[in-house]
Amino acid sequence: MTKERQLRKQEEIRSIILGAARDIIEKEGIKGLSIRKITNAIEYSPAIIYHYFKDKNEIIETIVEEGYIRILNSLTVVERNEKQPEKEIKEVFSNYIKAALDNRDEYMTVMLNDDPILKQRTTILKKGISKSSKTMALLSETIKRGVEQGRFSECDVELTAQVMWTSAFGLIMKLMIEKDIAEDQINALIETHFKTLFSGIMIRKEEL
Amino acid sequence: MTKERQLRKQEEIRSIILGAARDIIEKEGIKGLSIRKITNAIEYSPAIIYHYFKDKNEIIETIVEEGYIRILNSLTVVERNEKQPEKEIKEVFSNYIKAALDNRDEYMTVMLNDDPILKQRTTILKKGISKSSKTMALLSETIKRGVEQGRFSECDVELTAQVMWTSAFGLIMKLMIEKDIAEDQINALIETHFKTLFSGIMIRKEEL
DNA sequence: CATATTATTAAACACTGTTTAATAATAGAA
DNA sequence: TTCTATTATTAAACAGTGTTTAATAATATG
Repeated sequence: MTKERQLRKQEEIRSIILGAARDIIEKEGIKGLSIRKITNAIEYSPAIIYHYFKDKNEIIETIVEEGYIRILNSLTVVERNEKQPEKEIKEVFSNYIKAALDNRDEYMTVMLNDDPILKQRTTILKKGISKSSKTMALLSETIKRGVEQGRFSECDVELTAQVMWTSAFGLIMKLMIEKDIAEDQINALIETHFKTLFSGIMIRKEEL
Repeated sequence: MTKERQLRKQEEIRSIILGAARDIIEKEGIKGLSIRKITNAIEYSPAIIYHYFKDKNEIIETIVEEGYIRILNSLTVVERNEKQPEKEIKEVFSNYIKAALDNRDEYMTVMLNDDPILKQRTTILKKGISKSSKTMALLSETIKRGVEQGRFSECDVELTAQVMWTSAFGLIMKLMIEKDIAEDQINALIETHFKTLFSGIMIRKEEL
């Protein structure tokens, strides 16, 4: 057997393990995943896992990273809207929010697990930070454009961009907690959220 | 021994168990809590727990509820600010956010644990929903007042109130994730967040 | 064919939460 | 006080968890 074929065989079993793990996570969530459940499903002994993975965390990390990358990939450049830059911004967030909702477990794990798993997942986090900061820069630019063309009021663009992120994060969390929301309802919530966010409620801004 | 004294004795041991549990949670987080850690600390056998509590969840629920109530208690009526209702709103949120940050574990558990623990914690959730909806009503009223006095622009007050909550939730989560932030920095972030939220960025609102 | 490498597992270890049945301690009644 | 009934406490086990060790089976390479 050639070395390559051997490596392919190894990769195959690795992906069989990951496949079983994905199935379990889909049905029972990340917390429902256990080494013995995986090995029962693939009819191997529990110890086999440690021949293909360092530990259980490596399995979870791998799967979480896949989902997180799907989310990051949603952060693509959207069609430029010269007249209504706010539509551009809303579309970027809308894509991101939907991708996050499609990968709940993974998003939650990346975002708020400070426990065993994500201590040294620097790789995945770096990717996230890199992509997010690029998106943030793009967002700032769009806001700046809006200000320059007199459509947006004068503001600290970086700060405004950050508040938008924070606020969108809250919306994502809210939508994730209240599960079983219909697609069109999600769209409506995103719509009104950003509408309110853009418009603000103050009339005399100079007083703030 | 009178029946009362007996009950007092029981309550005493219950609170000793809870005290030990609190210590462990403070040091190692809720996930670090274990029955055997508790019973080692109080020098009892593991089985004793089940004489004073239904199960481990009841202990966690009790402690989480304590913290959550502290957060809910922060939702008190603030001094009315007739001229600047936005200051009133910001103060309400500011209190709430700080209370949430002071009770991280509890807040996180109540908010985003759909797993074993919070399935039947209807009691605690009802309290939360009741208090939150009262606060929400108050918030709506304040916004309405602002609109009527011409300080805030015309808007769907309930919707605006909801967006504010969502957005504040995002801010809380952000602040919780990025731990080790100084008190004054937190204040600054709250300040700018609500400033941006109030002002919005659109100039021609009628176009939205 | 023999050897070296790799794959796989049985068994154990140290943890979890929880239950059962037995025992120790104490309360109230005679 | 003594006896009984109640309560408090525990030892031991069960069924889980992740992980490690050492032995074995399978395969590749010389």
